[in-house]
Amino acid sequence: MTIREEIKINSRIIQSQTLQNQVYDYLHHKIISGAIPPGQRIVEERISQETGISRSPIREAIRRLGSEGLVTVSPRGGVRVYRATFSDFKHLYECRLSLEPTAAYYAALKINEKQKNQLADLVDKMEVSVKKKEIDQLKVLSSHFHRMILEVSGNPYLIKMMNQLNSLITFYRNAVLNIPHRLEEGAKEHYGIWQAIQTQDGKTAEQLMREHIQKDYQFYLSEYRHTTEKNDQKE
Amino acid sequence: MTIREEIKINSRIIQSQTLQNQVYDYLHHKIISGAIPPGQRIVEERISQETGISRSPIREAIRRLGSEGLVTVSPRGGVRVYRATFSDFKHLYECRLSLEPTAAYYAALKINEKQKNQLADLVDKMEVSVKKKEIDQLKVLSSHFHRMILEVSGNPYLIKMMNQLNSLITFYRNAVLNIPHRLEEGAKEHYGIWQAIQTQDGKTAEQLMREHIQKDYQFYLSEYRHTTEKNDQKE
DNA sequence: ATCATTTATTTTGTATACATTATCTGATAA
DNA sequence: TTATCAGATAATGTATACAAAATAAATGAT
Repeated sequence: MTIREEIKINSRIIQSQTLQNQVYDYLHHKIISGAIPPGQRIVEERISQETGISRSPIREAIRRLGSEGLVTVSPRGGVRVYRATFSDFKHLYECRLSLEPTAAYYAALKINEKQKNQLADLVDKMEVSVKKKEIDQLKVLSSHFHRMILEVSGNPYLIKMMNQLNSLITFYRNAVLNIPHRLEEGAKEHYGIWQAIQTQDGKTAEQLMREHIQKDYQFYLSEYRHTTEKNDQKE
Repeated sequence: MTIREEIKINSRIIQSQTLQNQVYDYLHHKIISGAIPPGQRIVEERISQETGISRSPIREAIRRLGSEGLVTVSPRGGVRVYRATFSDFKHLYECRLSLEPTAAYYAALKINEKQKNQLADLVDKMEVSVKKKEIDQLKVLSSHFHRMILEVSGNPYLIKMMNQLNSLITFYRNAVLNIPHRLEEGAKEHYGIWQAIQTQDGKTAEQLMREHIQKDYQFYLSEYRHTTEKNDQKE
């Protein structure tokens, strides 16, 4: 089941993307989704056979993943899917705790009318999802909410860095975001953040976002402790 | 003048680094130092001839540079050295303004005795440099001071992100960091930050660092306005 | 002379080949 | 049995070859 077929199809729609980019997306998705578990080795030749693409584009894609930290590459020892330790987890959240409140701050200052409407829509939908107990939907909307605030901040570097962080955090996040109780609680906090942004009160938006993430962090922390470290180090 | 010679020599010392990494360092340095100016195109074949290394390692190195934003690569249109617009400059500083105060905060919380001594040494040296008007030395020490705080924060992700930001900012920074007046002023601010960290007063360290960077930012801003946009778009 | 169109030339993207290094396997000795 | 070493196997790093695309040059028409 090579991805060559899809490529041929897509190439007519998306104006012939390079194979390298497609392999990048392919691997990125497989890693983020957990299809290739943390710690597992990635061997070029196998990806090559799997996709029907030669090693050159594959290597380049892997280097980029390495540069973003999704994969750890040792000089001649192959490459493995990134696995966050408990320490990493804390450090990643320290970064998030720095960047996202900043994004909320600038979002509040820079938001325009169109964006205000979009955010309002999103908040409405979240409210509906909470009432209807549509957990999956709420999960999607929540991460959408965060992403939109980043966008509204208008800072491409902030966006890029947060995207990378989120990729690294994802593993743990997925597990916890599904917990209905926390999701609903989070939705309420989102509402407060939204109000601050809507009224262009940057400092409040920043502070509320900080508290929101801090609570998430606490939640994940307690979850993490329950989770025993697995060792699928090999393979 | 290939770098192959150096490679041979280094390989005996640094345990045979990969050529890819060496090309990466080579290009990184050339870009940061301004030897390859912003906007200039980088063609693989020329780097290949220049270094005596084949295109494969060169491409991989370039992809990594692209991933870090030091170089912009368009799908089939070649790659150019990153050039920050005025807008980019502001965005980069927004990020710095988010991350470095955070680093100072954690540095104050986590610093140990040995690190306290190292920082104290550094501050002493800066004081001497100010008195002796050794501008170049002061410049080196200043950036060393910032880097050490990052290190002390103990957060590898923070460090990595700031490294990348600094690379992108460097172009402009170099120009302004040399202004004696601002450098001396900055040294005083460093002193305040150091005191806060020394006494493990995280919040103060964070706030002082924020103000310090803000002042730098204001300074660069006024400098930037004087600088006319050059258009070395071609070549 | 200017513009458009066709032809060379350059440059990128991808595939493949080969050399070096790492890893695994199994046999032999303690 | 355990440890160690030699040989075999697999995987990475690098070089090279070729095709497709982009760019530059040149030709011709108006």
